[in-house]
Amino acid sequence: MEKYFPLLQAGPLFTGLTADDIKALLGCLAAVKRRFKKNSFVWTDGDPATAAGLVLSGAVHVLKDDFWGRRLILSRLEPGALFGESFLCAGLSRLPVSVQAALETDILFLDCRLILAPCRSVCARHAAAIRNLARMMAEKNLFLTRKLEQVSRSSLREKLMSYLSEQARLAGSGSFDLPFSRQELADYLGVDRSALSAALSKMRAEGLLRCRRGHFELTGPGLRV
Amino acid sequence: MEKYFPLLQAGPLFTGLTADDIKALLGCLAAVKRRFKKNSFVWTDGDPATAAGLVLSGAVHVLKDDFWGRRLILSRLEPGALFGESFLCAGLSRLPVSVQAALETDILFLDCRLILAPCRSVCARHAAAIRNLARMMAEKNLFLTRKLEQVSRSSLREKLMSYLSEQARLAGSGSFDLPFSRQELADYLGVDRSALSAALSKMRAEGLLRCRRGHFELTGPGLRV
DNA sequence: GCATTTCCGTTGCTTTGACAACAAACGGAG
DNA sequence: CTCCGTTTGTTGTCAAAGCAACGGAAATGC
Repeated sequence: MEKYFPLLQAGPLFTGLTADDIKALLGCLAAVKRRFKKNSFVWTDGDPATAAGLVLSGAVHVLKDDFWGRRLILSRLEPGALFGESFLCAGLSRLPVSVQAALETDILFLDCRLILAPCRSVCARHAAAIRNLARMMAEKNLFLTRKLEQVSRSSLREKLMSYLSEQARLAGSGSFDLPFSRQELADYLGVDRSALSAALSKMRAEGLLRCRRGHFELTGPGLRV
Repeated sequence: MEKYFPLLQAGPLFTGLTADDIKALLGCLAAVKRRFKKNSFVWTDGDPATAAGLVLSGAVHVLKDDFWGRRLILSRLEPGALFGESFLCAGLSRLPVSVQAALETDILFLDCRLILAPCRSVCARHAAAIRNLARMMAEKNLFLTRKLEQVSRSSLREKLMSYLSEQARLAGSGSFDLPFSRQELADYLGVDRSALSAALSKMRAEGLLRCRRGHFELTGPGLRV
């Protein structure tokens, strides 16, 4: 477990805490580590909500399937990210989403309700953890608000362009790799896969970008960083 | 100001606190009350982020316009609700949305960053307020997640039906009143107004519902509560 | 190195819904 | 009551995108 301490200290949940603090907190939060194979489910929609998960390595997709089998990927979480904390803090008894490992993934489960519980001891640590947790939820809120704007408004092409621009911005370059397959990207944007492929082809024909599999290079004006 | 204490105590931000606690906290949080006329803007997209707002009376719409003038209503907030806290807690310097008064509205502005700041005094009050704030952000997260699911996936008709079902569930009855005009409802669901009207007419013709202006009665199977 | 499976692009068909323009109904002010 | 601005419903057109089916390319497994 200790080998993850640098990651934890660098990650958003434990910033400002020493290794000793983290050790103590992990005990308080009933932390358990588990490994998941690629494509295995960490949670399934409807499972009882008993813990939040912190991604230690690999990546997961938070998703929801409807009963026609159409899949919506709400977000992809990389190491350091936390999931499920909102459901727990809001007092839900059952999870409203599924979580699937996109790669071989290590998850640290913690009962973050205990962060919010009135602290009986080690007040200073708890106080820092609470602030960190609140900030993480605030940032997740921002993410959801942005995605909601994108998804509710734009046509397929606009969704795609705003997503790609965002990725370029994050990568700091017009050349970057996506973590999604075409099908996953379509599920993430809430569009049809073949329509997505067609839109990409069209944009390629217009000289806006080059792409091959997961590698993209934005070349058009306005898409540059 | 005192006349609002019952509302504040009942609302989610100050639950579990006494009137004296609230009084002290309001001082700490640099609280200021302002009144807004119907349709006036509380905030405009791009304003500096300096405070969060608590709806005391009336209602507001959190919205975003794109430069074609298409409007997206992200949420409608009734008395007791808080807005802008996520932007503040996440450290944004400028607001990414506008907020408009849907009615004559009283807003209490507070700098909720001070809730998260390491408490120098009155620790017990701060601790309760932090927990309340965290829970509110968690619940807002849930709301955004649900709306994201609805909006990203469904056709206009599915969006409408899931929205109406939700409203019926909240009202505890198949008969309820919507706070939105048709145009506002269209902006909230991210669809065209005339297409929305057409969908309503079709559902009416199929006997799924009756509606007149803002009053709705769901009669179809599966839409009952 | 071959076979199988998954992934991706393409095409044609069909439905949906955005958009615009208009008409009817409503509500408030005078 | 009448006038007028606003809201809502209706219709028609057209582009966008969902859907299904297919074929080739790439990746994976044996």
